[in-house]
Amino acid sequence: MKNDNNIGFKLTPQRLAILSYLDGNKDHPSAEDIYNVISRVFPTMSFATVYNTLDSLKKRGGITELTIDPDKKRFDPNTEPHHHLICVRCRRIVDVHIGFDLSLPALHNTEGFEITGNHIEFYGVCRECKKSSG
Amino acid sequence: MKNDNNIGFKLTPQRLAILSYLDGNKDHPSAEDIYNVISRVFPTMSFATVYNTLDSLKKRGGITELTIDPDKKRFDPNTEPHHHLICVRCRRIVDVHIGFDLSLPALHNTEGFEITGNHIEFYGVCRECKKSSG
DNA sequence: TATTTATTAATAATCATTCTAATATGAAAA
DNA sequence: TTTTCATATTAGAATGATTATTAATAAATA
Repeated sequence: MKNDNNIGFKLTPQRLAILSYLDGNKDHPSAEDIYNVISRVFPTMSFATVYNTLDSLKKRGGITELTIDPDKKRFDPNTEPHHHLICVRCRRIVDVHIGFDLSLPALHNTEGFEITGNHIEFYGVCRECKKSSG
Repeated sequence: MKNDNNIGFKLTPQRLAILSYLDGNKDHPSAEDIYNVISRVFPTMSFATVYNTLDSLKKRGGITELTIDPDKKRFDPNTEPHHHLICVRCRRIVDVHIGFDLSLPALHNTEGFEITGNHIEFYGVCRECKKSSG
């Protein structure tokens, strides 16, 4: 019997560590965040492994890549459709679990696009950043 | 009399070229797109000038920086609030000029964030990409 | 004109991400 | 058990976008 539960994804120790770090994580970590944490446990862990694993997970639908942070890609293990709120100062991201009606009027011109999904970015200032600047 | 109409922004030939390229542009160009076009007219134009000008315009509220493209920043000279639709294959971006009610229920937990704005990203496949892949 | 200020250009530096090549691992086959 | 084979990992180089630095230039002001 294979060690990947026949899902075409080998559960190596490094991957298990990344998966366990991501599981239930609500911080929307970057590749660097993940590397920093996991490399404490696996000091020889390489950045490439983090990116490779994230890429595999993304292709398998296990995580979502967020483009909301202008500086770097952020990853969300929660693949339920939901939206996000980002602090424009410190880049903290929190979930917004509210459904909105984002259907486009049938006659609206989308220039031939076939729409497959959507995502709302809310911008704001978080509690901590509000405190530290009046 | 200054040549910047007293707005603290010198209208140099390079800047005028960038401004005129951006004016009414609906392609949501990247810095590279802009550089490629303007440097034909100003062969000595540097990338730094493009970035500096975009940065000044952004700070002055003349353009909006979009984070919707995972690969690079895109710029939109239309600063009226609106949303966007991106082709997940070729990264073409088109405007969505529809207003949506994105108000959050008063009692919704935003973890102390003060919300200042929002933006909807619609994902899809454009006409050309649909054609070239069935 | 002299001085200051801002802008540009060239280039170096940085940072996130991707690629490459060599090695290692582990499951299946012999 | 050994071999095979596909896949994963590593280290480091390469890439690409962006930012920073600096010197030269041009414009504005005194």
